[in-house]
Amino acid sequence: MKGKVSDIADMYNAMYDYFGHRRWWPADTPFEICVGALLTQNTSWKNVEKAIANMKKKKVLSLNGLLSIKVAVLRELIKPSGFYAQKAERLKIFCSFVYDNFKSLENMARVDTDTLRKNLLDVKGIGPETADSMLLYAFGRPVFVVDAYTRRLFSRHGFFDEKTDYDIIRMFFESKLPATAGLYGDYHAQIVETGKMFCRKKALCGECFLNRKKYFKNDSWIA
DNA sequence: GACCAGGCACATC
DNA sequence: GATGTGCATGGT
Repeated sequence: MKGKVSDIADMYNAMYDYFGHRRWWPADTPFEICVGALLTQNTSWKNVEKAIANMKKKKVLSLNGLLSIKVAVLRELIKPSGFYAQKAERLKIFCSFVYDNFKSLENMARVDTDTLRKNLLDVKGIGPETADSMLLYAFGRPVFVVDAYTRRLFSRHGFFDEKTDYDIIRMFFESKLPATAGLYGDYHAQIVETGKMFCRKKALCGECFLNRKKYFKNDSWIA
């Protein structure tokens, strides 16, 4: 696990300079963020937007709405987001979890972060990235979200191996940054923007602005 | 037509 | 514990 404190800060500054503040997560309500977090699993956000638009059009994008809707109907609404049978079930399971344990998302928001994270990870269909996306963006908790782009981008720059354990990477960032949800949220957003543009699975990194000598030198980031 | 997208659960070794 | 596979639509 390589990298100085300033490395991580410089990475963020370089991306922020390039993209500006990203104002994530795009959604009207915390519940919509939770739904989006489930739908975007291994799926492009463009396709998720279509599914969300369908749910809004039918006025079912709420806890009670999704609790009431028939699974077969829900499947059709979220079809554009892919894996629709599986995701319809996961949405139903998530809503039941919220209702059975807290009655509402507002009540759920009163639970402390560690407990809430453990609870979410026990829900079928919610893994570490989905849980942390909800914690950070829907509940405003300072939890760093690690996704495929984070692994790819930072491993390609030598910070850690691409298949390093999720929580090790999460704690790597959390230990080097002030525990602020606003910063974590924008940092993750910057990573995704950079990833989409310059860090796709097979893409070479030659075009990436992060490779400019101004930022990168002798295998480590310069201040 | 191949490859990929803001993962996760489950089977198998 | 590591590795492989199914899930599925839509954009490049």
